[in-house]
Amino acid sequence: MAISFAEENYLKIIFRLSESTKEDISTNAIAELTQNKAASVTDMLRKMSEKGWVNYQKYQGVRLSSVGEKLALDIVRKHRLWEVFLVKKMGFNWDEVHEIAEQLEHIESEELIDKLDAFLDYPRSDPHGDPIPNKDGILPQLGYISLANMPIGKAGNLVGVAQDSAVFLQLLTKLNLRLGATLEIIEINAFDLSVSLRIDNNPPVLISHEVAKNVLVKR
Amino acid sequence: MAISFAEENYLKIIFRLSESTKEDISTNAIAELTQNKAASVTDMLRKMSEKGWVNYQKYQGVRLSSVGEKLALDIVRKHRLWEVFLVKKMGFNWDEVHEIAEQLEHIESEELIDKLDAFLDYPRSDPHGDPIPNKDGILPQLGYISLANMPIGKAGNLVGVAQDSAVFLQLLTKLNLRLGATLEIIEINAFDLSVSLRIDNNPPVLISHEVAKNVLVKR
DNA sequence: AATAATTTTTAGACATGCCTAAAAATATTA
DNA sequence: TAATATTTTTAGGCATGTCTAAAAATTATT
Repeated sequence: MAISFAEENYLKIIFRLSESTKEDISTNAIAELTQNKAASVTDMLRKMSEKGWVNYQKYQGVRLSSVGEKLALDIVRKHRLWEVFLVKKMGFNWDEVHEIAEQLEHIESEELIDKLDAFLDYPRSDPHGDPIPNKDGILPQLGYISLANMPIGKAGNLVGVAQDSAVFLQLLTKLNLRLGATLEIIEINAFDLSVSLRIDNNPPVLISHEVAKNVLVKR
Repeated sequence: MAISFAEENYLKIIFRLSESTKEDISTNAIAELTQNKAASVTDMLRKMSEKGWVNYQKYQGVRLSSVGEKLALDIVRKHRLWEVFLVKKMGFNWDEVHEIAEQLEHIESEELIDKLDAFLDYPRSDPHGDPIPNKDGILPQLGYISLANMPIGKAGNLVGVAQDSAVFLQLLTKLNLRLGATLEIIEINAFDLSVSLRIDNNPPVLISHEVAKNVLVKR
């Protein structure tokens, strides 16, 4: 029996949350991203656990099983390829594509995705700089990640940006975010995902999630 | 509140059935195309009637209201544009695209469809020759007739098909009946109405009345 | 370590969209 | 036109995926 729309969303969201932490993922964290209530999440986790997609212990949070991770990587692959399509071929701005890709990622046709991949010239990363898994679920090593995905407490160096609009680059300059700067995330505020960031051992400053997403870091 | 996946399918199928008849559409006809049971169809028709999308009288069949027709035209527009995309840009054969387009037609983004339309150079018909409604739901007049109605001895070109089941399209491929082929009816056999047909100046071949009816020709 | 606060789960409900079986309406045929 | 066949509807159920309210478990605080 095929995987449902809702199940795909849960898998993708658990995967995303797992990218930025080694801890088990909490029911509440999933509830926030899926926009469901915690009770609904518990329900779904139980079902997904029965299907063997996640390892789930009551009250202890959840992790993807290897089966679940492969399923999630498939969805992430589709999402990111469609984002490239929307930006490169359809002329959307990179900040307009997420919602549409959320829908397109559920289209079921391996052949279509392979052809899309070829049509786009086998991109290794999406318009936000996130790596695109290949058919086998292998994430290419890009040598950088988005600052927004860097684990709290680990330091890295600014090696690039995921867009180069003038206003964005001007803001980086104002914030003292220069190529090569050493960056460490102090905390992420759940409310707006804004990031408290230490730059080169200076006192932390606050930057928006929007900025963090567009800063590329090498660890 | 947004229109659901299932509702969109019913609208589209009622529209398709309405294209080929002026009669009211029967519950059973819809059940066959949606692959649901008649009881389920009755249920949905009652709901859609409450929403004002169809005019429905118990036991008397159903027709789209003007609101429903506009909704259906939107879906058909999306379906056909995606089919063009799949064939022209992704390299699928015309008999492979229906199922994928069935999924893509439910993607919700007017902006995406407008950009897709432009990207494809504002096509007037899909790979099966069916007209593509414009943004306002207007169907372009393509000027074709069924091959079964073409006079003996006059040549025309294959511009479309009147149904797009996979088995039918596969048969056309087998018969060498391709979009654009030049067709001339040599004779019609009174016994079974089968048609002796010349395709692109090759020796005549025999096709059934059933096939001829479903082939669209422009003179 | 006891209490309070928070997180998570359970229990019970509900909408959607489907089903089967039986009843009712309509259509066909003898 | 009465009996029969077919189509359509009603009634009652079920799975999915969500919800609220209350209970239970865990975590934090004093």
